Amino acid sequence: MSKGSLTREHILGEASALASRVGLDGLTIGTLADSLNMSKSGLFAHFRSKEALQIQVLDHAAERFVASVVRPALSERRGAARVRALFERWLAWDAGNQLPGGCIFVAASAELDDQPGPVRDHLIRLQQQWYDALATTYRHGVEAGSFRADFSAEEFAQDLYGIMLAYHHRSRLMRDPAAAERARGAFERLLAQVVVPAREEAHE
Amino acid sequence: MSKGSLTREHILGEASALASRVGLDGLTIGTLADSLNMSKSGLFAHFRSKEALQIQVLDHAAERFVASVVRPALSERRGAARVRALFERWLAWDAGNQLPGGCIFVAASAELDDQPGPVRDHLIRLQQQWYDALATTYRHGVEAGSFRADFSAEEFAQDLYGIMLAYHHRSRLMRDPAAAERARGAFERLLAQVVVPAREEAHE
DNA sequence: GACCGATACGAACGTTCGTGCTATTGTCCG
DNA sequence: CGGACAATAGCACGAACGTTCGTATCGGTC
Repeated sequence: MSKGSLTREHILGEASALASRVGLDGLTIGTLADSLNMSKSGLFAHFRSKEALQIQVLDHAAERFVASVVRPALSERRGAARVRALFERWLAWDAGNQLPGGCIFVAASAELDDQPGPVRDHLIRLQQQWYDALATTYRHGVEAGSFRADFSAEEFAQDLYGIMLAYHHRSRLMRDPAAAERARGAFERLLAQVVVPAREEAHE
Repeated sequence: MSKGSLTREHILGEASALASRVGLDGLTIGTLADSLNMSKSGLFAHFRSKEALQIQVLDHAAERFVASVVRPALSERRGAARVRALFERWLAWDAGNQLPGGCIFVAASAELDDQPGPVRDHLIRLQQQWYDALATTYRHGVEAGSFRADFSAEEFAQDLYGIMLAYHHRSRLMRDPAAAERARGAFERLLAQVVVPAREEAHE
């Protein structure tokens, strides 16, 4: 990998950390350059526009997300185990120290939801992929016989997302130490509603 | 009411509408003044600092929220009816046209969750009040015999908040027209988990 | 009719924003 | 060892930021 690509990666790492705290718009080329001991123009040359930087920050974070949340969970068996792995890694991602401001997609979603443009379009695409992945995971659980077929996969995905968002809110903003435990409780109750009862499972 | 207070109200109305779209930080004195056909300095004199403006915007929105969501729901009977009223009015508040960018507290929460200062402190206070109000509403339902006593009121509040946040996300950012119906479904399932079974209710 | 506080204005402050140029440094291949 | 090209820095730009200042226009009080 060339030197340029290396520093670009380095920049994107710091940029996503910064953006998780101050938002994609609050992320500023000047402060980003300072915190990397680079010149504004030297950094800027890598992206040629702030918009391009923002989009690449999103992509960078998405790759990290897939690598540390999605991919590891795929090695679990379909059904409750895989969903539980997804959920726990999702929690850890939000609370992790890579992104000091918590999940950057939560911040970006609230920030961009009414500001049309390429960045918003890109975010929507990434978020829809994740939402679809959640729904697909549920459907695979149905195929495996562990989840009820008479429950909407999209409903499941939206509910799961809500548990996560509420955790983020109570934990990040309100600094409520009980947020994680409540989120786990909500998750287990959601799971209990969608897993097929044990006796019916035995029939198949 | 003096003329000054009148224009101040007028300013805060426009300011909260603007902030719901671009955030409390994206809210700019220049553009706010322009959209009100005022001069920057004339507007600024009402608040003497941007921080003061932001805090007053939050208070202004909180008053509206109490008036259009909380207060009307208090006329419903304790228990499921009141909670349902709260939820439905909450949904309507987020989708309403007063705040074109959706609930300003959702936006501000994600924006300020890692930016210490008086504005964040103020937001936390307001959000905690709302969270406590939700928990209290649940406890009143328990006292009235409609809700289970062996369920945490805080858990209920966090879950409800999650349903709302997921609705906001899918509806605002993703423009998913099915978001509201899914949110109602999630709400009814949550309710079904916490209301005391009919036969036990009859016993008391 | 003179004074006054409240309200609003235009102009300007210093700073930071994103974005161009131009030059200099560094790296790698022949 | 030298020449090509990628990578970074220096500097400047116009615009926008929050904020301050001096001033003009009021309605109301002595």
